[in-house]
Amino acid sequence: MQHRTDPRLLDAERLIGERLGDRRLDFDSMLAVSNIYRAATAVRRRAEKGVLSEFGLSWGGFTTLWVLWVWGEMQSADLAEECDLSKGTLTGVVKTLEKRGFVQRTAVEADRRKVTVSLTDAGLEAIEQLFPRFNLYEGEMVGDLSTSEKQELAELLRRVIVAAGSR
Amino acid sequence: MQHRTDPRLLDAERLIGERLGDRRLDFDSMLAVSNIYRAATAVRRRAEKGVLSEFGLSWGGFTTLWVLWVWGEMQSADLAEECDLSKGTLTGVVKTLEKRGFVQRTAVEADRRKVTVSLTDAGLEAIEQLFPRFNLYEGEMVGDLSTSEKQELAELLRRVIVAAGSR
DNA sequence: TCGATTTCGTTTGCTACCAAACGGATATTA
DNA sequence: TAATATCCGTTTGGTAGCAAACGAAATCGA
Repeated sequence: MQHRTDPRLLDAERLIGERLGDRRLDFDSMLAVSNIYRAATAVRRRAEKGVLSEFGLSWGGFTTLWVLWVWGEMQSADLAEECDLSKGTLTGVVKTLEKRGFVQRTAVEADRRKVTVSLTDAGLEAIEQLFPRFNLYEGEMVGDLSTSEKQELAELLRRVIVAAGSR
Repeated sequence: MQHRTDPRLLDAERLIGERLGDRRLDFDSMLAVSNIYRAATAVRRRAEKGVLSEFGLSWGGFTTLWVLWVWGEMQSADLAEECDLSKGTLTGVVKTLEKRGFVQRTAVEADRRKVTVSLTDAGLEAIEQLFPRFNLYEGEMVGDLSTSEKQELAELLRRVIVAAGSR
């Protein structure tokens, strides 16, 4: 192992092996999956306590703003899909973002069941200020990895996403 | 790229690059971090809809049961730490597990502020039935990866966890 | 054209999650 | 030993998240 790591993590892993003894167990898969989850939690918490808290945004709120910035005004269902949220959850997130004045809803005349969501001026300003700082945080979170390791990590995860099936 | 992946994922990534144009942007870090989050979400959802739903357990509930199984009876604060949950959240999770009859609380005589949590017989039976099936699911979720790739993934994530700081 | 079906976003009811406030119990210190 | 501080788990108030039920609107069939 050519890089320093927190030795406590490996200790815990070894201990688990001892406790489970001779049970048949796919240890490699277990560690890969549980580390995905722990890493995601750590990364989300750090982002929410750091950059995002200054704008009163949750991870989901930031994602929504980001998607609207990149893709522009979107219909509600597409936005939920792109943010990887259920439509019910998106209603709540958009409601919160509306309260903060970052997004607005617009009824669609052609089909009055539909609603589009778009950034307000304040929302545009927020995401333009926020994104560079968020991207710096992202860099810190994977700062211990080389460029090729980051790419390798992203690629391995891409395959997990496909295997798990995002829906 | 020697493995098949969902081409839609890479398309979306390419699109983002186009939309952001010439903004300075750490693309590799962004993809690594966002894929960590998406993979965790996908993996959690699939587990909760599959194995865990049969026992009426959330991811957090399963984790708690698992930790109690491996470590045995624990004091509430240590359990929260080990499950990577705030103590307030743990109170709620344990409450739910109590309702299901899987765990029990015990007051500590020596220090009456403290409470220990342990598996009931039903809880022991549940986790012993559940774990092998959960482990199979874990295997499926990373089934597209070779053993050394799983280990590589776990190791890269371990370094992210340390860099992000789990608290 | 009008009843049935489908398709929207929202609402509802639930669990999960956090930070911060709380209140009881233990430690500390004057 | 009495006042103070600290340490526990719980509660509170908020957002987030899902599935399923819902109501309004559009579409389809006959």
